[in-house]
Amino acid sequence: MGTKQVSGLSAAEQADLSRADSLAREIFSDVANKWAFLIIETLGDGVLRFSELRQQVGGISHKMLTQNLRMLERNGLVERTVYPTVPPKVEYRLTEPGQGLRATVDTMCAWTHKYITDIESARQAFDS
Amino acid sequence: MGTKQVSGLSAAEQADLSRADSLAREIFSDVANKWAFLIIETLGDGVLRFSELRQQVGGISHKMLTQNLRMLERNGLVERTVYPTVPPKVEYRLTEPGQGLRATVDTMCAWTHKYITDIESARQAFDS
DNA sequence: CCGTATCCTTCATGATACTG
DNA sequence: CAGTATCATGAAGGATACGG
Repeated sequence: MGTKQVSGLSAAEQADLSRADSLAREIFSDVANKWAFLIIETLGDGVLRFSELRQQVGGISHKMLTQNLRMLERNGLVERTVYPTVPPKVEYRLTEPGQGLRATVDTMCAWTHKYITDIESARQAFDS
Repeated sequence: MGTKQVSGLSAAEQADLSRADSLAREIFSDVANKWAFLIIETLGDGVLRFSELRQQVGGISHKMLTQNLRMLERNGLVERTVYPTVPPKVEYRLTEPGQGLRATVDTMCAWTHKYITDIESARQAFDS
């Protein structure tokens, strides 16, 4: 994903590359954040209501959850279903692209688990 | 990584779990951010100086790069080598845990590539 | 129950300048 | 060249209240 020059391509192809690259960067900016990852991990392959999600993610404010869900919905990673009942009921689930990203988040969780003690000692060493 | 209760464990084990959990969350907060990912991806399996890194990441300020490198170093993901020459020369490379995380970032890059058109059209649909 | 809007506070970020 | 410190500004985030 660097902005390196690639030879053997026409100017138009170069332009396409950098357009795709800047879009990719935008997606990174959106998605590569703590709350998005935690939401995706929490949703898993299940279906959760707003309040359930908020409770299970833990430590996220009403506002942050709304913002991140809108962002994920906008990128087509989360599907939002509204039941026009009283009181309202809204369900969230991952779409197929969302599930794809979930696989990535899963590998990061596994990575965390694998290296958590290394990281902890690296921190202690650094902080002294 | 949720904060769910797990039965069949002693209080001490529960405490260990939640300690590990909160540490894992801290690591997530540190590492799951745009700049960290871009830096890790840019470093790859190579060795780069501060200024090279800054140039190749692109669009990152001096300060942000320093901050993120310190954070990554603190977590033991990046190794920093200082050559006491004049002018100074500092090289950065990924450690083994850092390489492990790089694998995750790579899968995210692949994911972005795979779904980039879906995401783009989802956005256009949403924004109208 | 869920979403949005508002206000207010805190933090993150960029620009700049200075040091080793 | 690389790092740190300072300052100023804008954005992020929390609390609250109201509307559908």
